[in-house]
Amino acid sequence: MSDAVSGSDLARLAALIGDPARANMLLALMGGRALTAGELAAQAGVAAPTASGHLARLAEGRLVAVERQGRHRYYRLAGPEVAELVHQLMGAAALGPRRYRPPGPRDAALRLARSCYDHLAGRLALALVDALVAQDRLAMSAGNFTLTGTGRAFFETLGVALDAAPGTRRPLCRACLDWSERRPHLAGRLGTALHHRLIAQRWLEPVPGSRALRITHVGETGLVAAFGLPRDWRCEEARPDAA
Amino acid sequence: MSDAVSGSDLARLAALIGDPARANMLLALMGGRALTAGELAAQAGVAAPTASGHLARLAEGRLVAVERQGRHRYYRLAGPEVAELVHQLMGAAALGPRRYRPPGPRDAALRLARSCYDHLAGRLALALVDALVAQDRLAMSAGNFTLTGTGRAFFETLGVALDAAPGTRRPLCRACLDWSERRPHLAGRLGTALHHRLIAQRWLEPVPGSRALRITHVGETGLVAAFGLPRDWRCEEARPDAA
DNA sequence: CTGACGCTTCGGCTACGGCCGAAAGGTCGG
DNA sequence: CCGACCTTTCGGCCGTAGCCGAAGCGTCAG
Repeated sequence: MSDAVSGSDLARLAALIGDPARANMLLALMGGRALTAGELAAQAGVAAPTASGHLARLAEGRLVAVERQGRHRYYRLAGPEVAELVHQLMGAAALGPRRYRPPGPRDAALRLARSCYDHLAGRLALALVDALVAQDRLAMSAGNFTLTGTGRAFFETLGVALDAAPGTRRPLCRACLDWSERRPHLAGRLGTALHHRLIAQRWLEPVPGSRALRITHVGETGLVAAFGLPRDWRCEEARPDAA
Repeated sequence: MSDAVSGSDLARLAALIGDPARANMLLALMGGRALTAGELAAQAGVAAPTASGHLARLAEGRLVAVERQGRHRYYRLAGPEVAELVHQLMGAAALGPRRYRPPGPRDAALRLARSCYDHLAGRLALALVDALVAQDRLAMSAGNFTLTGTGRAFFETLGVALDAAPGTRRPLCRACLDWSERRPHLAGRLGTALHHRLIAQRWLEPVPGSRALRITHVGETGLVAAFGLPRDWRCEEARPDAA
């Protein structure tokens, strides 16, 4: 009551996400790219009219934004807050009822490197974090990352923009739990800027129709050289049982 | 899909929260205290059998935990993760469709000081944060708090336990948006420890049947002295239009 | 101008989920 | 040991929301 948000407000928002078709659409949009209504209908496994209704409701609830382009309508997540929200829900969903699906050799490319709305995820993201921490460019403490002084200089020479637009509440560093690897990787403004930079200089390139990111040939060597990745960074995590 | 969480998992969780009766129950439990099934039924505005069904589903979804005590059954949130999740949803719900209810003179006690699951909220929480930042015991940067060296010493002399149980992922400091005041206050392990400490030494005491916290007489002077609160900390935020 | 295509609106069907009253466990008090 | 109380289970009612086919707009291509 005295709180600005009532139970029915909370319920309305959660119910909006709480339909399988809509949830699948949001998940599909978590790749960060805008998709057409048709693509989203296919992703959600429903007919076009059904999808249209769902998308209208998502737009009315400000979870997605729409942009007309010719005879297509491109839908995308309304902003980073929405991506974060969905992400947190996914984390909680993975924890709750024991549904820890073992890694599973589903799509190796996705597990290696993918975009998570606006930043990197997958083993590459974890290897980068590990290397940054090892070289004291990033500090990891109690579930949060912080950028060190040397780290700041490092990213600036790399051409990664660090300054926030004035009035930005979004933190520079955020830890984002990697579902496939179960360890935190780097999100926040720095995560976004790094993601953009690596794509802009074509070390990574998006794979059409997927959230996976391909590591280009120059990227291969560039990443290892610039970040000091270990030679075996592509391997699965060192597992105690593998000894 | 290759991610550990599928759309239907996400939907199942969100739909669980997405019912008005269940949402109201979760909200009522955000105070941090365990409530009986009957109390929750009243809070949600449904009959006992209906509430029982909802609670069973919440428990099965691991959002609440139940504890039998005589002929009562006490329900509480399953953990800090759940509180955080609900909190984030409330933040998003407040933002989305413009439903910014002006502060409203609803319950002055709640706006002054209340518990937010396991930490403090309300004007007191904000005044504490402001004072801690002003005295360089807490640093605020880009939406996150960090504890300074002097701050660490300060809290230790205050008797606030800072060390984490081994293997804890929960961050020491987290910013938690205060709905009634629209500014971040202190959550995380430090927020919890501070909350406990202030209640343990009876500077604050819970108001039965409410999330409000009463400031005791010794607390009144103790808080101002220990934290260096300004004399007018109880006043509403300095508003530009008040000049 | 006309046909193809993408998307939305409309109308009707169906089913799932919330709701309650009645009755059945348990648990405590006299 | 019996009655009062809290909670859950059961059974049936009802409304809402999801779903699709058909038809209606807008846009692009030839």
